[in-house]
Amino acid sequence: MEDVIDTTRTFSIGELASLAGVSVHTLRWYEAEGLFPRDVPRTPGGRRVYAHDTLAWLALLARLRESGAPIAVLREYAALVRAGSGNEAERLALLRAHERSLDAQIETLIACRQVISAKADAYQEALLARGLL
Amino acid sequence: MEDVIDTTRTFSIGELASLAGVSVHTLRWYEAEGLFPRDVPRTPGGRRVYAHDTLAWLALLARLRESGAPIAVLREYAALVRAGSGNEAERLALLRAHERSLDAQIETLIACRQVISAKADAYQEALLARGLL
DNA sequence: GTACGATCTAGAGTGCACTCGAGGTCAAGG
DNA sequence: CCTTGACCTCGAGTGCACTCTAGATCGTAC
Repeated sequence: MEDVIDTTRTFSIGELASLAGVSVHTLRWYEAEGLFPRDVPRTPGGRRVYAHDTLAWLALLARLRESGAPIAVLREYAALVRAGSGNEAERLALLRAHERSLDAQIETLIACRQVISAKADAYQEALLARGLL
Repeated sequence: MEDVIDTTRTFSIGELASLAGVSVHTLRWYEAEGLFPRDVPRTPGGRRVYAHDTLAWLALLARLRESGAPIAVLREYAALVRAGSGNEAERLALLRAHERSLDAQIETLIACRQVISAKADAYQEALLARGLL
């Protein structure tokens, strides 16, 4: 088995968009918002050329977004990575803070689930009792 | 111990807002959006008078909102309740559907948490190894 | 050399869920 | 009475995160 991942492979914006599951508009907008850890290089003609690892970066951003991190937090994290090594403690703090926010969200959802399930259970039992289910 | 809840108690919009933890603007807007299960009665002077159980209704709406239900779903549920008894099966279906959405959200968040924790752990170990923590 | 699909920029538009403001009315205290 | 604070309606404004448009350019394939 050899390494099947070609780390020198680059992507056009269209390829990256379809691989990452976002629109090309979104990629350009993310760039304008400072969400990339380094400047996106261009061809002589001006087209964007994305490095292979951009895909992993976008996957991380997607996880952060999915879990409720606002764009400002992504920007902050990108800025830390862009600034280079030496700020790992800050990156860690940011990630841990989001981890705690995630824990809070999960607890909230579990509490909501309990209330809603209880309500549903009540309807279900009433329907069963009346032979309507 | 006697019943300490006065179910005949009514609320002004300001009272209800502070008890329910929303703004008076939001209560009026919810009403305009059809999120109440019955028309809100008014004083001769035109002020809204909320029944005691409106508080419980708002608590349920809050849980639905917190767990990502769009206003359209709240409106749909309110419409079913407004329509009176006979559609309990539909109410049940709506609640169960939201319950499933909630389960999906919780799973998504748990997956995100894993990715973010792993990333944080990597930073933490690197910092520890360099004696910076 | 030309067709055509992907890409470029700048900026406007969208959807959601509020949130606020203007201008006026109501009602309890003094 | 009169003041004052809570309330009324209607409509405009806000913040977020995209999403789309217009009009131009690039680059590969005939």
